[in-house]
Amino acid sequence: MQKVVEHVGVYVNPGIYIKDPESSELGRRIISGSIELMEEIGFDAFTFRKLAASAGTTEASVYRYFENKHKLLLYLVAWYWAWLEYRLVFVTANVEPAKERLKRSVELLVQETEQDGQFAHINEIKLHHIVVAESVKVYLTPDVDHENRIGAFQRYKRLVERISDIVREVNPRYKYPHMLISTIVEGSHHQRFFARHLPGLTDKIKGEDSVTLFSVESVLKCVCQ
Amino acid sequence: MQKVVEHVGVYVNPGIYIKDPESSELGRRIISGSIELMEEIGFDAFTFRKLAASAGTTEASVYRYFENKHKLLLYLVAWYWAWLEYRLVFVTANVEPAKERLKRSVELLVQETEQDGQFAHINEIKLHHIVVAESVKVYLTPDVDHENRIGAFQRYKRLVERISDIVREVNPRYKYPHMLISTIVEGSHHQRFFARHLPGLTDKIKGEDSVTLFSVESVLKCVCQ
Amino acid sequence: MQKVVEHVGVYVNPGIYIKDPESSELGRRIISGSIELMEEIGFDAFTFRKLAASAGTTEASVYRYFENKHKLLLYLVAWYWAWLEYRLVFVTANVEPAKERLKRSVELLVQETEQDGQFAHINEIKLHHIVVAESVKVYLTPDVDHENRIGAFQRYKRLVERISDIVREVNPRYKYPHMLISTIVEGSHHQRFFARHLPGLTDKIKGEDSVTLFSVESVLKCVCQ
Amino acid sequence: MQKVVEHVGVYVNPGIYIKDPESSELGRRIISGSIELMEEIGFDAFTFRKLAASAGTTEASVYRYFENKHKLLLYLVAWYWAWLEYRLVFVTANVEPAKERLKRSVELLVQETEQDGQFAHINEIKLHHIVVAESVKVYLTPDVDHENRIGAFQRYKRLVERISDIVREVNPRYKYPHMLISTIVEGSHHQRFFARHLPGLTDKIKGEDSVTLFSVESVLKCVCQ
DNA sequence: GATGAATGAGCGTTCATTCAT
DNA sequence: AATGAATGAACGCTCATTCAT
Repeated sequence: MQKVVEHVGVYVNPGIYIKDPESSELGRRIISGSIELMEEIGFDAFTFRKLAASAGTTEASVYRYFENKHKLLLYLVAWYWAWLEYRLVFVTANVEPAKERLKRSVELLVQETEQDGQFAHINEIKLHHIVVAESVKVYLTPDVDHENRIGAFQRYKRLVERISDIVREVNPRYKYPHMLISTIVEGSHHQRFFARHLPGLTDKIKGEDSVTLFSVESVLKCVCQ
Repeated sequence: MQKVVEHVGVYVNPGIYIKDPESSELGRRIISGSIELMEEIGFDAFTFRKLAASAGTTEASVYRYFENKHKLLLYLVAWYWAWLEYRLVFVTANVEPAKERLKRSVELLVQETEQDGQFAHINEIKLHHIVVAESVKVYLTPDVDHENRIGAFQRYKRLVERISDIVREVNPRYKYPHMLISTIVEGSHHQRFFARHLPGLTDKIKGEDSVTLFSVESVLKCVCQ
Repeated sequence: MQKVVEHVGVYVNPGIYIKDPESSELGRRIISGSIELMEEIGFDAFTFRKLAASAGTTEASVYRYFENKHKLLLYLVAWYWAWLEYRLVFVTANVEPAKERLKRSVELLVQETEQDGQFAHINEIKLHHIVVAESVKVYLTPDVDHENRIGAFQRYKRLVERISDIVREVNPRYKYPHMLISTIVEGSHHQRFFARHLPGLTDKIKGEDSVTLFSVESVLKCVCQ
Repeated sequence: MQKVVEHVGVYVNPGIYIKDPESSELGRRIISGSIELMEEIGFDAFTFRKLAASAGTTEASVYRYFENKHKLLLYLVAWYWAWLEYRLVFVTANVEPAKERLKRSVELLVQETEQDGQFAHINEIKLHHIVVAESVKVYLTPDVDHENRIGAFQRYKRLVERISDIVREVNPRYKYPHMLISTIVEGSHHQRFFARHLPGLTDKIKGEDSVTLFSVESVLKCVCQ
């Protein structure tokens, strides 16, 4: 059992970074500084110069850890997927039937993020904001194909795969499990963003969370015909 | 009848540009040049300097039309929504019942784009690629709220509103029409992109288009319970 | 008598402008707009683009009147000297003895400026601010010598000359009349500026104006030994 | 005694620069290059690009030392005041009576500048030309008040203060010591400039220096009634 | 004579990155 | 391993100016 958990431990593909930021005090400061700063000013205005200033280090030192700011975003997002998968494994462990596991998985994807005390240098709530607002920029790039080849999106794909497996267990004849799950993920990001900034593109219902289209019932309806 | 069509003519909110690019030969060259260049190198690498070179003009002249490259992307995307709405009106005019109108609307949102001979300086296929790959960058910005206030997303919101009206006609009790339509729009972009670059996040079925999750039948199933 | 007055009429050397701004409604609007704008943002930030916008015309039209913004400043300052000389002639006409004429002259140079109703398109108070803050920029230039040759500083030099004549009448043996008068002029500008912005460089005495060093008595003391 | 000298060492307020140009070889090259170039082409035509070229470095490197060209001029002028004060302290040390100290101070303010071998990277003669022709631009700016607050004119004010103290020692009842000294300073600049470029505004007497109005005798006459 | 459109040139700034310590 | 200093390259933008109408 422990092995499985370890297997999904919250770590990211080594190809993304030059030196593992978890391996040093400075590295962790770079990560927590990045989350603070990027959440505040957005990815486009974010630069290594500003990061260095806010993390109390130098540009040159940041370059020891990440090749460029894109790779750093890649890292943050990958960490987020790894963390989600990690929680997914716990939340679905030993749960039967598959329908219940699917229910819990979808809830996890769609729910508001809460602070997780385990990772002192990471503010998960701000990280979630970054994921909502910036994660698409991670693949909407001329270099997607290359970055895909070096495993940059592995954690995202594995998470989708894992839940797709549950979908197929619930209904082996359902034809679009990956499409469904990735749509839930991306869709819930968009709808959260719309609810906050472009309410005309969503439906805000008093007392309901902003991503109800992707509620468990709706999803089960899709999967089970 | 003519009036309605005029009302949805393919024009964009004047707040987006400084000088209407449709109003001059150079303006149209800037637009067609932008589409060519941005499709090729992506929005992030796109600069006014490169645009000027490729459109055979100068940066200063481009600045007569658009304040910055973000506003120019805003224009392209708004033009696309205006064009979609324009076609929507034609395709649904005089069609009954509402279910059939909804069917045609969803098909329009989801289908592959074809060249439209009416607008000589616009390559709609390349423009669609830009919309798929870059349109989210138009609102995933620290300035969304401000740009929303100046009407930058008006055309998108109006298109969603128009189809939501049809949804409500089909089923007045359906609670999430806007969310459904904006999810179809954004989701079909993502799935198209995934199909091309990250197939692990979608389900490619031989002979089917890549956005079948949003097929007419699925959508009708959602709307009609 | 009338002739003398005409001779010192408030006009500036034609070499400074391309087309006389007094000769047209637009020309006068350019002048009054310049005074407003330059007083507000300062000469360095002042551009023909901003002037055109604020005067409701175009850059190209401004170029019909002035070669560049430096020539325009030259014009404003020359107009100011012409206006001062004009008033000097009136204030000293038929006054005896020379000592009294000198007294009145110095008072004119040093006193606070008041609005003069005669020139509708010119706000003399704001123009005086411009002269205080910007007039030295008119000659502290690599092109002084050239501009001097085309008569750009004629009005200033003539004013100084005219008062120097009075000084020499008072005391024919006084060796530095021009130096004295130009020092009074420039010095009163500086002291006015210091009183407002750098009080540590001047002596602000309650109830006295800020340029008392150049008071009539001090000056007479200099001239009469 | 040594302490006093140290106290007036030739250094400028750190708020003016980003990195102290005296602290590196490149910094000193930037200063000497600035003096050469600015003396030649004037402050207005002076740009960081041209400076970088002439100093054999890059614009980016210059920006490590100074925020902009205005701050660089501020530095040069402040350095000049610091240097003057430094020499003033030497020239007046242990001199009695106060009248003699005032005499020597005024001579220092007014005399032609000579090369000082102590500061290898600074050509004091050219720097003096810059001070004569450009120093007023340092405060004739919309930002005077702000720059005054950050201490940009501290060195100038302190020099004036120091000599004003001597004036008051000579005659405690004299009311305008600061005004007198700042007028001598600015006036001698102007008269030097006029003598070279606008002789009609000064009095050039064979064998006399161009700033005789501010000669020791004249000044003493002012101070001692 | 006045205006609208277009342009050539260059400035100020910042970024990403490298080198030496 | 981390840092400080320096740099090459480019971007965004504006200015002064000209041309055609």
